[in-house]
Amino acid sequence: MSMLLLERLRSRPEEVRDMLRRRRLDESLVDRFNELDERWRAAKRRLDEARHRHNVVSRRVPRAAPGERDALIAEAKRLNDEIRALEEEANALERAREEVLWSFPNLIHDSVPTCPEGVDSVPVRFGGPPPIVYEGHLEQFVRQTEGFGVGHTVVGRRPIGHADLLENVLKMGDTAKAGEVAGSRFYYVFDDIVWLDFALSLYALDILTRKGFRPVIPPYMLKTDVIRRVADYNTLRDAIYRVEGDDLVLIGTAEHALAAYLYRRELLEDDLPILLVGWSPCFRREAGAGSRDLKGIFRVHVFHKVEQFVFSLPEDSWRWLEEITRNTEEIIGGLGLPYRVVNLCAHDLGAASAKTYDIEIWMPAQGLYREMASCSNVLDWQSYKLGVRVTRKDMSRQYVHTLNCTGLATTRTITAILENYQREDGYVEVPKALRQYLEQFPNAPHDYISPRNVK
RNA sequence: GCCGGGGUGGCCGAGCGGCCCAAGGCGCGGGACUGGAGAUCCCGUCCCCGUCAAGGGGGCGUGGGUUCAAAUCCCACCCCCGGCGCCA
Repeated sequence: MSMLLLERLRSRPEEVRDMLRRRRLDESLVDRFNELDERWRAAKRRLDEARHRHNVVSRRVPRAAPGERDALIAEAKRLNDEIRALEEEANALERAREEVLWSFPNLIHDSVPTCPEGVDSVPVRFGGPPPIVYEGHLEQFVRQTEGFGVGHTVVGRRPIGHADLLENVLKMGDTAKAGEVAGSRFYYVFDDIVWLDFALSLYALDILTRKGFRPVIPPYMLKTDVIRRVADYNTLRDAIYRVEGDDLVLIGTAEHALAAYLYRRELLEDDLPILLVGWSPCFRREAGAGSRDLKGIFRVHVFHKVEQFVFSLPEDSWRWLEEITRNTEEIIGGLGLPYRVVNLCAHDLGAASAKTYDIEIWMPAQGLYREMASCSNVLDWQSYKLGVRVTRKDMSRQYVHTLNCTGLATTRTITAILENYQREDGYVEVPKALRQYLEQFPNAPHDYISPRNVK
């Protein structure tokens, strides 16, 4: 829910209906809201009028003659009963109205495609080095790069999947034992993989702090009342871990904790933009993922991520979306990984997002571009619920816009490095950009990650 | 966890049952003055309903309660500061 949307609902409800249609959601939400909104406003007017009458009577009491006094108090008491009844009605309507309002997804930008069944995103551009394509994947590679003429290297041997490489060749991961003690989608990783994870975090933090982002480690848990303000809680419900005994949830992304940093804050125009780069573990139940990506560390319950977050002036947010997307491309491209940027279709957008670019890395063993980063303009959908406003130079107040963009999902990026940098002998080259973050540690990998049994 | 002190508008801060609907200051915006700036002066600056009108309602950490009337009294909870305890 956002202020922009509330205005649109009252002025041009047809556009909101159209937005819901594009998202493949129920359009009748608009009518339900408008009906409740009208009834609430009418009830509020009646309530305010009753309170006014009560105030008039009550204010006369101290100056009333003794004889008149009791009559006035009796009248005030009677009005109190009336007010109580009207309050109940107005409150119930307000709650219902609020609930419907909060269930609205964000508006959608004009540049977001509306797609036919089976299409979830539209490629925008390709970057990074030419992908390594196993000859058996050639056909699907062409399909995924159609119209862009992406240069590539065809190889006759199918690269080993990251999971197999990690556990059986490098012997630096153990998901079987993790499954036994914690459950599926958990992992133990060891040795060079640990160093790699830290190096990736430092690399991304280094680049982003140089661009003016302030590094931050946020709380890894949030109150449920707060998570409801920054996320589409109804949808995320099953994806979020709840903490037993406390009214807390584990964050699925630093985005939510970073957005909440300015909860109920009033800003001055000169305070913006506020650029944050968070590092945090992310906790996701992955309910509904079924048996997809069950092997390895691609889709897991706990992973690490560096996250860009921007609070901006409303008129600047679309420029910021491009900017932070470019930042992540620079990070991923700088690692020497082939990627593409896709524009998510309207029906695939998260409720909070008005437009999302995903950045997908080519995975040579799968023959697919897979999601590694996601960048969204949330407009005032979060800031409205959080109450993050800016007082403009002309003294008007607006809700700020928020944007988020993966800087680097380190755990998942490791899977991409393992597949893109592996050699036939099982060695995995360390991306050049990471070496300066590893060289000072004698036990960290420097040029290659060596199979455990070979070293 | 225990004891004590405290939470008021973007910020600081007065008020501690009705005398009018939160004083005053800072910051910010507009205007006057100025060749321009500064200083000074005037106006505005919490939220909601209402045609960004007239007008009305609500709001003083949160939620209850007492009262015709609560920022002001009572209860519970939350948060901050100080001391003690517990743990690392």
